[in-house]
Amino acid sequence: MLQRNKASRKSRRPGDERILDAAEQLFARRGFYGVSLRDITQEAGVDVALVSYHFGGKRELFTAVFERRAEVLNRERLELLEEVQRAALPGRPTLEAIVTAFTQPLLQRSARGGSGWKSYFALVAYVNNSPEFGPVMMTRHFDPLVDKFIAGLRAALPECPPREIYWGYQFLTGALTLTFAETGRIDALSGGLCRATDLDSVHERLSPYVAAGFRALCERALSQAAKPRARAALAKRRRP
Amino acid sequence: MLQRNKASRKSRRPGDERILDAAEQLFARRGFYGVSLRDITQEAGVDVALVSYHFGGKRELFTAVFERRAEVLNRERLELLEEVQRAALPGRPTLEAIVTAFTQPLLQRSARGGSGWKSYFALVAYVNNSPEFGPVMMTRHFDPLVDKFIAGLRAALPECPPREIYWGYQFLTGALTLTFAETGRIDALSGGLCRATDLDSVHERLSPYVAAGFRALCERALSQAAKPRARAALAKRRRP
DNA sequence: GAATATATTCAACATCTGTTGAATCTGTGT
DNA sequence: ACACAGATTCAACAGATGTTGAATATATTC
Repeated sequence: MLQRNKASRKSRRPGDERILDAAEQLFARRGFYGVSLRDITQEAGVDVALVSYHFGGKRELFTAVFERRAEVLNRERLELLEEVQRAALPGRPTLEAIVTAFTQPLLQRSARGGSGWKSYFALVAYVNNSPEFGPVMMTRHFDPLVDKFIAGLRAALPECPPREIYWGYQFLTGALTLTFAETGRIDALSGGLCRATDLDSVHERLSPYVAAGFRALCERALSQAAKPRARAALAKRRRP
Repeated sequence: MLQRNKASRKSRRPGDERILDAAEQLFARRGFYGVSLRDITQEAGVDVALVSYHFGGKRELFTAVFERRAEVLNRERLELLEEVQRAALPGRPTLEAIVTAFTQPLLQRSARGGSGWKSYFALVAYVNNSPEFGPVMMTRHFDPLVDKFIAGLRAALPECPPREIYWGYQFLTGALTLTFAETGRIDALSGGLCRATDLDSVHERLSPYVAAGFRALCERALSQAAKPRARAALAKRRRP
């Protein structure tokens, strides 16, 4: 065979990893259907057929990309959560501490983990908001960990009805994933005052924001619950 | 020609509107690239060529779908904002009132506006989180109105630095659009305690949540700003 | 160093994609 | 009834898509 054009290859990493890297970047930008296998393999400097060989097909490649970093993240976040809980003994960690343990590893890696991590979180934003992929993939890969965080949130707000915790958590992930998408819309809107890529600013602000939100939900629910009881008590007093 | 199969047509609406309806539904579910023109025209009971005839192409159809309801929404939301501001005269409306004016028309229509509106908001969720479409389409069609809401938020929190308002707004839209995506993940996570389709629950909770979040951001910024001044004052006292 | 297993490329496939131009249908005004 | 314009269908196109099987290169084992 003629001399292989090694310059066209992106690095000396094995082909399957180069495919994962390229797929991660492109899926994050244009979603599952917006990218062809030829786009991916061309970016990776590799033949199209390698995808089927290594992963079985496009769909399997997509989930492989999603899984690769999920496991790393879950380990790291679980450790951080447990550390926060240990450090607060014999008491309970604050709401802010738990929210920070949840978000900090993500924001940290997106900001300083390299371009692969940045793409990965944009992909998570895509998946989380997708009616097609969201329920299956997020649930499968993140819910075991999320359950532990929910438990931590409930412990930090013991008097709060669980329903409020779940809604508060959904609002949190919504805010977080839009941040990861880094669409740059806040840049235009604020006239350059805020930058979507400035994840340090997000890190400072997100946990106060959602901690205050959780407390407001909790108070609202308790005052709502108190009113009917007050009315019932009034009715009881009146009747006999 | 043989008898036309009228039963296959979805309604008596003209072809271009049937195409818009079908496209809305399918784009919302699978994004721009996940849907072919044949998917759309088959769902609409219409020939493929009609898309080019009426809209010019797939991309133009996509923006037509996006624009159709955006104008209706913007009018309605602007009226509501102005009404809220008028009702509060001679004072300022509360933070909660402004946030509600922002979210209520959306949640209201998504919950009770019919399946078209429901699809539309899922599409907005897709666009808002898309690095490709988000900056262009959201900015073009919604930013004039959003600027007015931002102004209202600033008036409701006069001592708050503008930067905090923009971040708070971004967290708000993130929470809101994930809600619109209705992926059903919260159903699984909460074991059925919360339902993604229960937008009344969201409506009750979202404005207390984000209003508390805005106030927390504001307080944080003010206390951050106070500290360096205190330190500077201390240093000045020490030096002479 | 031959044998063998793994990794990668090549060429081709059937199918699907968006778009286009000509043909046909449908309704409206005269 | 006719002409005419707008709406809709038909048929076909060139190119892209995911996948596959055979051929070749590279690495590992004996």
